[in-house]
Amino acid sequence: MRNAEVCAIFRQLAAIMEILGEDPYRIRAYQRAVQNIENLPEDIADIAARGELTKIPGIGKELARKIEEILATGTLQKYEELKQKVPPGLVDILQVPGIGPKTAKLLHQQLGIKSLAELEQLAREGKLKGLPGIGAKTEENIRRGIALLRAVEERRPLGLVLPLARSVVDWLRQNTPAERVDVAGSIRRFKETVGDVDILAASRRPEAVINAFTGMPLVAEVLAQGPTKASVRTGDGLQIDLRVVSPESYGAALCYFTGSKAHNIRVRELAVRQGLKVNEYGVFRGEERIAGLTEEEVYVAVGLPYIPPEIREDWGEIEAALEGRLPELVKLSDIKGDFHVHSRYSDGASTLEEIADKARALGLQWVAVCDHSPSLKVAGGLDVPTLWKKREAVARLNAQSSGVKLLCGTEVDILADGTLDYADEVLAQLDVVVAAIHMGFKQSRQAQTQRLLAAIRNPHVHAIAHPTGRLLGEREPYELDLEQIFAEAARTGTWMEINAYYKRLDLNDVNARAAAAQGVRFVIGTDAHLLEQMEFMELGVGVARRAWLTREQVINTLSYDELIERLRAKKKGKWEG
DNA sequence: GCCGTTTTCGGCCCGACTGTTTTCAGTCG
Repeated sequence: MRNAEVCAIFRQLAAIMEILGEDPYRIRAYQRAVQNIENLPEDIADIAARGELTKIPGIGKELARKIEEILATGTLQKYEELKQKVPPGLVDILQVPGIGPKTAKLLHQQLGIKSLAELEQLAREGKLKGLPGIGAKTEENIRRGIALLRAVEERRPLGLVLPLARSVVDWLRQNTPAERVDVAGSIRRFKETVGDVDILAASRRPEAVINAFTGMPLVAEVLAQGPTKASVRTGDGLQIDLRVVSPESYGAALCYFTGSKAHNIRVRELAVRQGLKVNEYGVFRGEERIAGLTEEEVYVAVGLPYIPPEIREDWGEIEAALEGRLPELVKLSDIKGDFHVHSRYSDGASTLEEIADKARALGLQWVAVCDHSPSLKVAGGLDVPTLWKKREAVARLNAQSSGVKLLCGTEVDILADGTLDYADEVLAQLDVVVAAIHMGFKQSRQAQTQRLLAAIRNPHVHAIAHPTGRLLGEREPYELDLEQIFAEAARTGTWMEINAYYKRLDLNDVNARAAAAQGVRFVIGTDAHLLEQMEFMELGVGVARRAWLTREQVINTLSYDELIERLRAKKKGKWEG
């Protein structure tokens, strides 16, 4: 994939153009191109080879030419030229909160600052204040901004932030005169990582809500506070923004504050063309507010059906909505089972009984208990005799209980040569087989792809667990030809897992969408090793929704009886997906 | 630089908060 290469150059180029003070609309064109290219599920080189670059939204004749130049030469003439005009380190200081292109240019021209390090030194020495528009406070903010940049520059996994965000919402509901409070921003869109927490409230007494918010016990620092808007930071450095609007504007504000920014811009452009104006207070024709109470109202007013938050990314949802072909997304309440849970038989903490009880509490009908295979010694992989004991225990439990059904499964290791860690005769006697790579991450792209293809072709394998192996913030995905993998999975009717464990979310949204486009079907597994981790199912559903999946594409929506039928069909080689 | 059932030229989303300003530019989301 050379998409990242193209994006890196366009992104740098846009930053340089900002500092040089070039046409902001031209700059936005580059930034929009980056956003669209970043989320392409396929290699931009392939699209270029087909001559279809201008089919990408935001890519016209000129940008298509520039992309081709980058693909051919590895760089861009225009970029090389503009790079000469701006010191390379100067672009970095745009990352400091509070410093934009104007300030960066000023700092460079007045003080000769060329890098983040130089900025940090002069800020510490107190040499910034006195510049036009920069006083003692701005200087202090820059000092702290740099420190912050160093400390918490990474986004955090959604699964870690979501509970905190919900607890803040609950606190505001209980302790302020807010009529409504909701999480908005990227969390509401279920984006896999979170930069900051955005919360929206409706109230007739906004200042009371704001004051209570900035006085919450977990607030370590108030970053900004106005009558309707405030930002705070928690002790561990997480930023939380709150915006308060009046109740009649709540729907419009929810749209505005949920984003994505790119989606909002598209909606507003659509409104402008109809002589309307959309802001966080409503949809307006002239002075008259024609919508705003609910999100549905806002979308209808601009001529769109309601668009679910998870797909508000400007990844084609506006076009789909206009053409009446938005998918009916799979919902958490559609989910009838968990496809991947570990028990005490391997490295899980829970007994089969406890897993069944937890599943019942979650409203599930079935759970596939998939423990590790012998090669994964660190995780207590089961030898075959133990596997048979587990199978008997599962059968006993199912016979006793009329409620939740357990399936005896395995997460069998795909060995370095692509063979599986149990013999086919063993796999044939299990209810569920998910296969996964847990070692040998560093193989070549071709070898790794062949390894996974071999597992996909084994008729006993129902699904591939965490197909790319990435761990958020910890490990990059393996080198893989995903296009080939998805094509083979579709051909053989092998399902791809959306692993819902908060650090994995693998497949991710973009890859799952690409797989779906090839006809692949999916299982969602929490990979829970503790009972409470079975609650990660909603993260997996979030990924599925972001990938535009419907319930028909997700195996977890099948009842126990339907599932058993599908599993058997797969083993008989009836590859019907 | 992109884009078009009001346009192939002339538009391009919109408002809050901060700091330094004495009416607003810069930044952010």
